[in-house]
Amino acid sequence: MSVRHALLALLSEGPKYGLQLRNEFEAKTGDVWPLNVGQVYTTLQRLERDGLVVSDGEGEAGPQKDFRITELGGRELETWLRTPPDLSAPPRDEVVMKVLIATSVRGVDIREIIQEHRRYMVELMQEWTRLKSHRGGDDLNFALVVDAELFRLDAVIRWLDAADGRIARFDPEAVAPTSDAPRATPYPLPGRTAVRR
Amino acid sequence: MSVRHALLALLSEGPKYGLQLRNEFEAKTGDVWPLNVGQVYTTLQRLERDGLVVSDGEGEAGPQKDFRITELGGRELETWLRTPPDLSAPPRDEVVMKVLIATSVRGVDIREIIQEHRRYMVELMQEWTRLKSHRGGDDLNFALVVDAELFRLDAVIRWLDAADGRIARFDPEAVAPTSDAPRATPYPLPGRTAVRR
DNA sequence: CGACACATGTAACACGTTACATGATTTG
DNA sequence: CAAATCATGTAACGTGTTACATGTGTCG
Repeated sequence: MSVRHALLALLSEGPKYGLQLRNEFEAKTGDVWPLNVGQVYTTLQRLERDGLVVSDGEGEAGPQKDFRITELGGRELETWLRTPPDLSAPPRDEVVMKVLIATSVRGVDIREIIQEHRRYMVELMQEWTRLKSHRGGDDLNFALVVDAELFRLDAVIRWLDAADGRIARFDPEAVAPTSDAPRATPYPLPGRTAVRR
Repeated sequence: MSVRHALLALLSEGPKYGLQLRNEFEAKTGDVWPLNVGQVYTTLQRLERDGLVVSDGEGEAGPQKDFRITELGGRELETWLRTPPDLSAPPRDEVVMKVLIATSVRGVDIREIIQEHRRYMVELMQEWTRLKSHRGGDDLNFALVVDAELFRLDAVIRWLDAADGRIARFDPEAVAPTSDAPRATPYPLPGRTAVRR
């Protein structure tokens, strides 16, 4: 339900056509979240069917087919922006799933799986951090998206550490006698900005 | 691609049937991640089609239709467990999307949206924390899933704060003259476990 | 028997992805 | 003109959701 409303938001600035929406979406997400065009068209069809959007007669002005947001669409957008994501069932995160599930697979050392994933997450954080320093902080949207990814990865790493600890405490026999990875994590985080108003 | 492999993992313990898989899945995720049965059956069909799983002749032992994991399935499972999630394009988080997108919707105060979502995330953390203290820490899987959710929510809150800061710095005019929410966050976190091996 | 649970399935839909087909417009 | 780019669309598939249909077995 995310792309749908993103398109509505873009259309709230004025009439636009399919490809334009794709391009502006990617621009607005710092070219970090790609969006395939096909989905734009099918989503626009559904939006039109639901009355949140209308298109010009298409026979009109040239090859491009402009869409306008309707009043209903505007209300829908407002509501969506203010509505927090659904709480009831938390998302099934893939890494979490792997750790939970790996505990019941014989022949697999969970702690090892955890450490492998941890290493990978640290690598990812480093890549994103590098990317961020390349493109300066002048691009607000890019910085925001990258920050989001960094915070997310940091949370995964912290969880992996906590999980490793819990599992060790729960089943002390399973403590792997190898390696001695330090838990103090040596990667840069998006500095906690002191905010004051 | 998560449920598919979770079922494989459960089947790696021995032959099981549809409903049983649903129940064991939910048990293994602390009854926090519900799984609808329909999906189990369709997923099993696809697994069988792909040769990762085989079913008994179905005419056999009573109403239940058992599935066994194949050798191919076993290899697939091993691979999946060790493969970190795809990096290329980070997931489109709904909250992040809302903040990015809200900046271009006239008549909407982004900072306000941010604060509303922040309040909600804090509430959610409190609810999960409460839940966690109800059911003791004796249930490992439950604790792990709840921890994951807590770390995730914490990351979202930190990002919202960072985003608020960035936006304020980027467009100082937009600083809302209202409220004075303290940034020091008064919610409990799953204690950072000292791990030593 | 009749109600309830267990158990298996199917249908319809939303959303997302990849890939392909088809025109129109621009430009070398 | 020919090739590249712009622009719109469709098809097929995977995954997930909700809802419904259909049996079978158990138990009051």
